[in-house]
This record gives sequence, C-alpha cells and structure tokens, in this order.
Amino acid sequence: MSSSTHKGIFTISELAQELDISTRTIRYYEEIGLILPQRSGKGTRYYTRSDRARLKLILRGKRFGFSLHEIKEMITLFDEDRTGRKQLQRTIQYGEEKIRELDARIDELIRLREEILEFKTRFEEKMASLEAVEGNRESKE
Amino acid sequence: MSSSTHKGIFTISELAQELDISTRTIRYYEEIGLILPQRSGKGTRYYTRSDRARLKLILRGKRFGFSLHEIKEMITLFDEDRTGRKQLQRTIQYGEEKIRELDARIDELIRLREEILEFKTRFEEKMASLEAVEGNRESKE
DNA sequence: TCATTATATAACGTTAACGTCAACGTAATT
DNA sequence: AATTACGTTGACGTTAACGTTATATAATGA
Repeated sequence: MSSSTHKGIFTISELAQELDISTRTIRYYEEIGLILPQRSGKGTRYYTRSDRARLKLILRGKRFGFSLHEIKEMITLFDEDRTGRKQLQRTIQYGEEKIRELDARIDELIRLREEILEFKTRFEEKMASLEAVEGNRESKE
Repeated sequence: MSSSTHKGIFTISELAQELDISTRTIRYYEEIGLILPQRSGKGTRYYTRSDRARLKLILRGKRFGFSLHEIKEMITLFDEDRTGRKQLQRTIQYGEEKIRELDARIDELIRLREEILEFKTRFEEKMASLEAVEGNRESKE
C-alpha cells in the first residue's frame, strides 16, 4: 500500500485511482496549464484537496463536451488576480454568460431525454402489437 | 443559389448551411454509417427531412460529449428491424439505461451550474470589498 | 450549349487528448 | 545489495473527427 499521510495531500497515483484517470492524463493537464501542483524537494508532485477539486471540475466539464481549452478559459478566468474593476466586471459577465449557456444546455438535455423516451415508447408499442399477433403466452407479469 | 425544390428534400450543402457544419462532416457521418441518404441516378446525395432530423440528433448528442460511436449505437439500436421479442426487450432495456444516464447527467449539469454560480458570487463579493477600499490596491485576502 | 458552380471519390494532412515505452532517480523492503 | 514500487522527463504512437487538396463528373442558369 502507498503513502497514507491523509492530511489532505495526495500523490499522483492516488488521485488517478480516485478519479479513475491515468497519471499520464493528470500530467498532461499540467502540461497544458490546467493544474500546477506543488513539488517536493526532488520533483515529486503533490496535490492538495483544492487541486483535486479542480481536477473534478475539469472532468465534469469534459463529460459535457467542453474541450480542455474551453475548460482552461473558464477556470483560469476565476483564478487570475484580476486587478482593476473593469476586468472584474468582465469576469462576472463571462460567468453570467456561461450560466446562461448551461441553462440552455439543461433544457436541451431534457428535450433529448424526452426524445429518447419517445423512441422507447414507440418501441414498446411495436412490441406489444407483435405480442398480440404472436398469440403466444409467456407471461412474466 | 442552389436548387430549391422545397418539397422536403435537401442537397448536402443546404443541410450543411442550415446545421452549420461542413459537407465533409456530413459525408463523414455517412462513411461511418450514421446516415444513408438516397442517391440520384448518378450519385448525388439527397436528404429527406427525416435525414435532417437524424443529423440534428447526432449534433445534439455531440454537444453533450458523446462520441460518434456511442451516438451510432444509440440510434441504430432503434433503427434496425429487431425481430424477436428477446431483441426487442434488450432494446428497451438499453433505452431505459440511457434515460437513467441522461437523468444523471441532468443532475450533474445542474450541480455544475450551481458551482459556477458560486464562483461568480464569490467574485462579486471580492469586487464589492475592493470597491469599499476604492483607490487603494494593496490588501490581499 | 457553354460557363459556372456544386458534388463525387480518393487520399493525405491535422489536431486534441491522451497511450505507451524508454531511461532514469529515489525510497522502502527484503 | 538487490528487488520492488513508484516517481520523473522526454519522445514517439494512436485514434477520432474532421480539414484540405486534387481530379473528375453532374447540375443549373444565361
């Protein structure tokens, strides 16, 4: 078993296992600047629970078809030290825009669900009619 | 302008424009068996509104991060002439499974929305506090 | 009918997002 | 000291999902 200094820091493989991704993936995310873990004296990466939360957010974004580039844009936006009110306001506007996009997506997803449900219903009807013709009895009620 | 025999059949470029994708993309979807448009005597593809609906469904799936392979599985499942009750039942079960998956996704999407909203809220607070000390930009945290 | 587009096939190119493998360092265990 | 287990950095390989020519043919307006 591996290191269990469970105080809120994780090794790369611990995170990989927990999040069900490869270590390569995690390193890749670092390559493209999505995460910046601390390093121990001689290079070993260590991740905080904050890093882990960030990774979860990334994976969540991916599950909805956002590219890593888009994801980066979104999260670094909230990261950076945005001094100046103009910048801050733009950031907030961007956030609002993203929320609106998400609302639209939720609606769309619900419609997709309904469509699939309809597909299924039609199919069930088809099967029912088949059953009627068949006159066969194989009840499973 | 192109052919406008608007009776419910479309050329490939008409569809491409309407759906905002390239003709290459449409042909590619045919390559991998996602659509099978009719052909005119010597090869030209023609698409019905049913084909168009199918394309829309594909694009919708993509927007949610499904791969074309997954999308194919889903829609061809409801396409094929599934004779035999066993097959039909499996199809319906698959449909139910997909619906459950979609429900989970909807939940997740809503959570994502909430997270972003929180980000934004925290930011707004930050800005408000900045505004309080207006002019001075020194205190961090 | 002719010129201009539009479409077809074929084949190679591209990019994102990793997988995989090599070569090495380090830390703990045997 | 050797083995085992994990970590590191390259660097090249792979796959999905198209983009981009090139060349040939078909459809359409003047």
